[in-house]
Amino acid sequence: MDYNFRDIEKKWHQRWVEQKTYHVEEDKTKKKFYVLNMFPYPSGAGLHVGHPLGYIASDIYARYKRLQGFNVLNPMGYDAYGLPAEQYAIQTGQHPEITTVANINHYREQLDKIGFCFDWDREVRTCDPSYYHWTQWAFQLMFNSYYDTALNKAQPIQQLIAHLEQKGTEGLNAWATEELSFTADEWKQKDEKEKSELLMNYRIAYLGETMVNWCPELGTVLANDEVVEGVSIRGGYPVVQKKMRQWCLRVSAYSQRLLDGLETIDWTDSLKETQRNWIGRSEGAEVVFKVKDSDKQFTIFTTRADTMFGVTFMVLAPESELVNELTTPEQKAVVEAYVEETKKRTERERMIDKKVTGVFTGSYAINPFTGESNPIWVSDYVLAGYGTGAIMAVPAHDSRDYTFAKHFGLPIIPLIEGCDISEESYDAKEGIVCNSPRADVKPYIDFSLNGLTVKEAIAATKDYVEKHGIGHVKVNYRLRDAIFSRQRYWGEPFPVYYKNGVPQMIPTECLPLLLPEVDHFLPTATGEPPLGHAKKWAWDEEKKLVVDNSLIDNKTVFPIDLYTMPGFAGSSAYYLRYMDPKNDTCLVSKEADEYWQNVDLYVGGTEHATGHLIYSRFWNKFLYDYGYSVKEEPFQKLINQGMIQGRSNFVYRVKDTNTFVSLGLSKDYDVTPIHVDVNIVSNDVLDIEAFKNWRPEYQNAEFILEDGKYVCGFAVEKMSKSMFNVVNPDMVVEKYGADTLRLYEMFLGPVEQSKPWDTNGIDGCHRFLRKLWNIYFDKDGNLITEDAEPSKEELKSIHKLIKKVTTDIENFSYNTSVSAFMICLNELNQLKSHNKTVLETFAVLLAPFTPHLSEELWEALGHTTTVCDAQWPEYNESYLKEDMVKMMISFNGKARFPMEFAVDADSATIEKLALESEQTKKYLEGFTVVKVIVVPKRIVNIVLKK
RNA sequence: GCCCUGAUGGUGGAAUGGUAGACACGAGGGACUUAAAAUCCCUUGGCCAUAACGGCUGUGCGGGUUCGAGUCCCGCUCUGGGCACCA
Repeated sequence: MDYNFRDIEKKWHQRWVEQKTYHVEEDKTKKKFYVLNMFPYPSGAGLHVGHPLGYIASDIYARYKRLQGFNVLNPMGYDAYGLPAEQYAIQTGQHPEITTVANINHYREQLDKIGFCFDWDREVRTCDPSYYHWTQWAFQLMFNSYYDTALNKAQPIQQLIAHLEQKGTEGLNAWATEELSFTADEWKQKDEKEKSELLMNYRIAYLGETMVNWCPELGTVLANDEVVEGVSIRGGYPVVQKKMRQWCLRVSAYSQRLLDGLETIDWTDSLKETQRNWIGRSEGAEVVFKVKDSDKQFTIFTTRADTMFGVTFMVLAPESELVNELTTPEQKAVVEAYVEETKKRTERERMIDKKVTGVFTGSYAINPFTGESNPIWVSDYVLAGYGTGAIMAVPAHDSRDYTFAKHFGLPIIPLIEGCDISEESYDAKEGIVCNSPRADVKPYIDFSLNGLTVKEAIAATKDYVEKHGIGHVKVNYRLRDAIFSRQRYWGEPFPVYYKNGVPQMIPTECLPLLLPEVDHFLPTATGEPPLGHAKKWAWDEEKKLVVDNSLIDNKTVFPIDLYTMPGFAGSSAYYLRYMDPKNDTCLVSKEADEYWQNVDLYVGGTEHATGHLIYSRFWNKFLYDYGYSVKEEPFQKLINQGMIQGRSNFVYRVKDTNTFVSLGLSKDYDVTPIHVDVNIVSNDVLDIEAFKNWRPEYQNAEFILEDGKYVCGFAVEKMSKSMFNVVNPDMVVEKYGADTLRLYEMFLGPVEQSKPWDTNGIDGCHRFLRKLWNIYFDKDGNLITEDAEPSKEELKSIHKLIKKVTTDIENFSYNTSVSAFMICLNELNQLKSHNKTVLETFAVLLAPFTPHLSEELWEALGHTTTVCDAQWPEYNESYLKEDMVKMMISFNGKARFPMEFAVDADSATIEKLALESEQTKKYLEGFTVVKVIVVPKRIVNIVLKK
C-alpha cells in the first residue's frame, strides 16, 4: 500500500482538533518556551508560499521543544486592520469587517492544511473589541505619562503637573518636544486649554504639528514606505507634504534604551545594525554663537567640535524660527522669497535635485574660538528637524558645506595637516590638527588644538566648551517620534473626545470605544476623515455613553476624535495578549506574564526592522516601566526568515494617461511601471479583458500592443500582495501533501536566506517520504518491523542522525537536517533494516518536520499517545566513533601521502600508533618530525623536515 | 556616500582551518515494460589520460598567514538589503 498522505493528513488533523493536542496552559511544573510568528495581515490574496516558510520553521522548533519536555506556547492570530480591506470597502461598499473575516477564514483553512501546532484557543484579532480595548488602554496610559529623564522611565503625568505647580520648569527632568522655561506662577495663570497645550510638550502620546505625506486622492496620510518617487505605491497618486496636527508617540524618549537593549538580545548583527542606524545616535556638542551687533544668540549642534577654527559661515534651516529673527531689513525680501520657494518643494524634491541654493540673512555670528564674524545664510540643505536647525559650516571638512562654499565663493580653511581640499572636502576623522588657531592670526582665546589628533581635539574642545559656558556636550538621536494618527476608517478609534478643543480621555471603565458604523469609507466632503460620516460619534460626559452627533451641545456632549490608529498600534503588544487572551480585566494577568515572561523565539521578516520591531520594543519598554510587562525586551531571540521571492509582472502606463504600452514599445514613451496580478498574465502576455475588470480605474484603459499582444515586463522580487505575484500553497498541499510541503520549504535552503519560489525539486522530498513509508510497511500495508536489538551499523546510523538533527534544529539549519534524514534512510535501506527501535526513533526525529506522517507511523508502531509527547532521543557518542583514521605525511609541506589507519582511541594514542606503525617508519628516515597534528577521529597529519 | 550581507557545478545548496561539491533537482546511459507512468541501477565541476590504475586544475579577483585556506587577515570587483543633505 502506498503512502496515502491525503487520508493520513485528514485523519490527524481531525484527531488533533478532537483531542485538543495543541492546547496549552500555564504549568509551573514545566519550563516554558514561547515561540512566536509575526502574525499575518489576512489579505484577500490568501496565504502565499512565502508565509509558511517562517511558520514551518518555528513550528519545527516548537514541536522539538515540546518533545524535549518544555511547555510550549505557540499561538497565532491576525493583524486584521489594514488599508487593503478599506480600499476594497471604498470600491465595493462592502464593510471591511466582512472582507476581513472572510479573509481570516480563508487563512485559517489554508493554515490548518499545513499542520501547525498552534493553540487556536489563544487566537487574537487586532480588530476585535476585546483586543483593541487594550490598544486603546495603552494609548491612554501613554497620554497620561511623561518620560522622566532622571529616572529613565515613564511616569504618571500627574507628577509632572505637580512639579510644574510647585517649581515651574525649574529642575524638571522630562523628555520634551522643545525646551520650555516658565515659573510655577506662570503655569498657574494659564487656562485649561493653554495648560493642555503645554502638557503636549511632555506627554508620551501627544498631539503635535507634523509634516506628513498627504495623498489627496486617497484622502489619507501615508507612511514613507508607502510613497515612492512622489506617488503612492497603491494607485500611483501624487503625494504632497502637509503640516497636520496629529497624535504622536514619543518614541524618541526611549532612544537610548532602545539602543542599549540591543546588547541584551539575540538578534542578527545586521538587524541590530539596521536599528542602530535608525536610532542614529550621534555624540557632539551644542555651541552658542552670539550674533554680531546684537544681544541675540543661537545654538548649533556639531559632531566635529574639533573644527571650530575652520568655520567660515553659518547656515539656518529655512523652517527655523531663527530665520525671521536674524534677517536684516535689507535682506528681508530675498530671504522671505527663498523660504516661500522651499516651502513649495517637498522634502523629496529637495533631495532628488541637489541644486545648491541659499541666501544671506544679512547677519553675522561671532565664532567664540576665533572672534571672527561669520555670515549667516539660509539654505534648505540644513534640516529643521535635526539638532537645532542651525549649523556652523566647515567647508574644508564637510562635503555639503564644501559644495555650498564653492557655489557661493565662501572661504575654505583646511584644518588637517597635509589634507588636499582642492577638489573635495576631507571628511575623515583622521589626521593631525593644524590652523587651530592659524599662525597668521592673533589668537582670540588662549586655546590651541594644533598637533592633536582629531579625536583628541574633539574631546579637548568639548571640554573647553563646557568649562567656559559656551555650550555643552550633547547626544542627538535621529529616531523621530511616531506619527500615530491615520485618516482612515478601518483601525482602532482614539478613545478621545474634545471639550472646547481640549482633548479628554474617555474613562478607562468605558473602554473599548467601539468603531462606529459609517455609510461611506472615503473622507467627507469637508475633508474630514471617514469617521466624520459616523452619525453616532459624540460622547456624553454625564451618561458616559457614545451618543448621536446631533446631541452635541459642547456642555455635556462632545465630539469624538475622528482619526484612527495606524497598523503598528495593534501589533505592538500582541505577544503579551497571547499569554492571557481572554482576560477582560487587564491586558495580561500578572501570573500569566510572570510565567511566560517574553518571547524566546520570534520568527518574521526583516522588513519590519525599522517599523514593528522598533515600535514593539518601545511599547513593551513603556509597559515595563509601569510593571505591566516583566521583561524589558519583548523578543529574546529573533530569526529572520528569508523572503520567498516571486516573479512579478508589470504593465507600463504612459504618464498622466490611462494608456498602457507593451514592454517592447515602452522605451518610446514616458511610462510608469505598475505591478499587475500574475494571475491575469500568462507567459508574460496580459489578459486585457481580465485587466480591465481587475480594477475600476482600468475599466476604460487603452492599450498599445505589439504583434497584437500586450507583453508585460517581469522581475524577481518579494512575493507580496502589493506586487501581485502571490503563489498559494494549497496546490502544493493538494498534489503532494502538507508534510512534503513542510519538508520541501525547509529543504529549499537556509531559513534566513531569500530565494525565488521554484517547485523543481519538490519531487525529491515527496519521494523520500514514499521511500520512508516503504521501510515501515510492505505492499499490503502490513507493518514489517523487527523487534531485535539494533545492530552496530543501525545504531551508528541512527545516532548520527539524532546528533545531526538535534544540532541542526538548535541552529535552524533545517535544510541539512532534511539531507541527513535522506542519508540515514538510504543507509537503513542498504542494511535492509526494519528494526523497530530504530524506526521508532526515526519517527520521533521526523515528527517536528512531518507531523502527520510521524503520528501515523507512531500509531502503527503500537503507541496510543500522540507522537508530540514522545521523548526526544539523546545520542550516544560511543556509537559514532569512526574506526578509520586517515593519515597524511607532509615533507617540508610539499608531498602528502594519504593512507588509512585503523584505530579506536584518543588523540594521544592515535599519535603514538601513527608514529610507530610500520607504514610510517619508512617515511620517517632521514627526516625530523616537526609536528604531529591529530584531528580527532578524522586525520593524522605528520609534518616532516630534512 | 555610509552601514550590513553574500559570491562554491547546469540549478537549489553541503563543508568545527583538515579528502571541496554532502543531499536534492536537472541531464545522460541502462534495467523492468508491448508502450507509457512509476520504480531501481550507473555516470555527472573542468581538463587530460585509459585496457586499467590515474594525473592536473578548481570555491568572484590579487596578495598574505599556515604543514594545510571555500573558511582567517589585507586590498579590490560585483550581488542583495538598510540608511541617506542627520552637521
